[in-house]
Amino acid sequence: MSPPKETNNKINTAKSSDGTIVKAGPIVKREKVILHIDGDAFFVGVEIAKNPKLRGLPVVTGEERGIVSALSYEAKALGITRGMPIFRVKREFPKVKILPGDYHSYVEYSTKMFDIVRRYVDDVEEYSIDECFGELTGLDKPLGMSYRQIAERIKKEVNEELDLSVSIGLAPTKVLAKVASNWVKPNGLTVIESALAVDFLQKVPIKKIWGIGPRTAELLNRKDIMTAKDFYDKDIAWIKLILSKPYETIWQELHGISVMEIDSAPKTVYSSVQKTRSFHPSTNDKTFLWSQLSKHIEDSCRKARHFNLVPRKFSIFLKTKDFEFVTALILLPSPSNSPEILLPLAHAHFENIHKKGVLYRTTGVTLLDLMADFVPQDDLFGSNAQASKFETIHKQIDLLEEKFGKIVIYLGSTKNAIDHKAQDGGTDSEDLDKNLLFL
DNA sequence: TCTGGGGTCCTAGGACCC
DNA sequence: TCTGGGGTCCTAGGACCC
Repeated sequence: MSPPKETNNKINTAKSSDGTIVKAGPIVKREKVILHIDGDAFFVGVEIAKNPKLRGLPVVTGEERGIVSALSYEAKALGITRGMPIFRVKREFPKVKILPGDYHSYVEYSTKMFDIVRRYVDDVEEYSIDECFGELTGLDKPLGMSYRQIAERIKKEVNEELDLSVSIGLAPTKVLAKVASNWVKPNGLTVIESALAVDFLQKVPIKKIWGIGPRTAELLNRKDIMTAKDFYDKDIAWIKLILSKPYETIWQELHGISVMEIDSAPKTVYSSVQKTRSFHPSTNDKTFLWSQLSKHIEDSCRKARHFNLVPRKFSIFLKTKDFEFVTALILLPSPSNSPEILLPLAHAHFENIHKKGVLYRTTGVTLLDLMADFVPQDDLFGSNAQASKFETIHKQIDLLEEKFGKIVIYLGSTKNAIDHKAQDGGTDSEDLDKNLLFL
């Protein structure tokens, strides 16, 4: 192994591709180089790539959910924000183009974007649909490019091949790389050296740092910590005293000490799986609420089966009109991802938590303590025999559904929820009637 | 009778992310 | 901005044990 390379301390400036001047000092050899790439208004970006006529217009997505999920920069300029109700957009901004989300396309573009990054980088962590981290450390030599050049190439290829705009950050840690990719947006490329990190952090409000949410920001503000630099300037002992472990990690990362690993393993292990649905107006209709829960149980079990996971327990919850949670935790006698096993257990608890006269706005189911599926003991006389019969049936149905590319069979208790969906302009419920399985 | 110190496991709930 | 649908991790505190 060669010793760490001496670095000269000359600092030069360079122009990023969008013309912004960014300080680019020497990158110290022993430090990591982490890339963070972030799609600019990603969902809307994909819509524009699909239909270039939309370029330059105020566009939002989220029509089917009733709130804005993504918005173009033109829409933002009008004063529209994420989460704004669609009816308000229609009323106050009649010229804005409102689109339903097209999740399949988003996944497709997301995959293509990550594949471009992987042309250059082996260790890529797909952090969310529109963001990933890449470990560039040491790739400059074999690729024959500077780190900045690698980032520029990736950006150019995403721009040209996918017609998508992205912002990129390069820094010695993940947290700093997030600061960097956010620094110039859209279409930015920013490098943060640890020696220069303070210059950036001075201009970043503490609440903008990844991992510091509104609660903690407020607490810190009360202690006169307003910017990321204020936080940086505290000593670690103080952080430990006031806050919990994740914040020590953030402090170290801001100081250029990389403690968060890049996790490039594809996501196949979940510790929980959740399905929820809100509706308006809020309702007390028991049949309706139960059918919603029934559907959530079916859908969450389907997802668990897809990843070969079984829960040891699960919870059902109702959220009231006033955003109060009522939940019931249910332990399974033996782990199972067959809805027929969960449903009767859930029903008893549902009867308990559902109160007369209370209006509910959301239903939800979470499968918890997921573990890798195992073949149940061959106990022919006990409940396991029945459970494994259900598992066999579901495996067949899952295969069928994969073949048809859609959900074809539902349990009878879910019927009401399906009908309701059909009314919203979804699938034809008469088609589904044939496929209901009654127990 | 009165009482210590330490460990593990579990749960609820808070806080955060996109 | 009266608020969608997924997730993760951490901590405090109780139960139980020696």
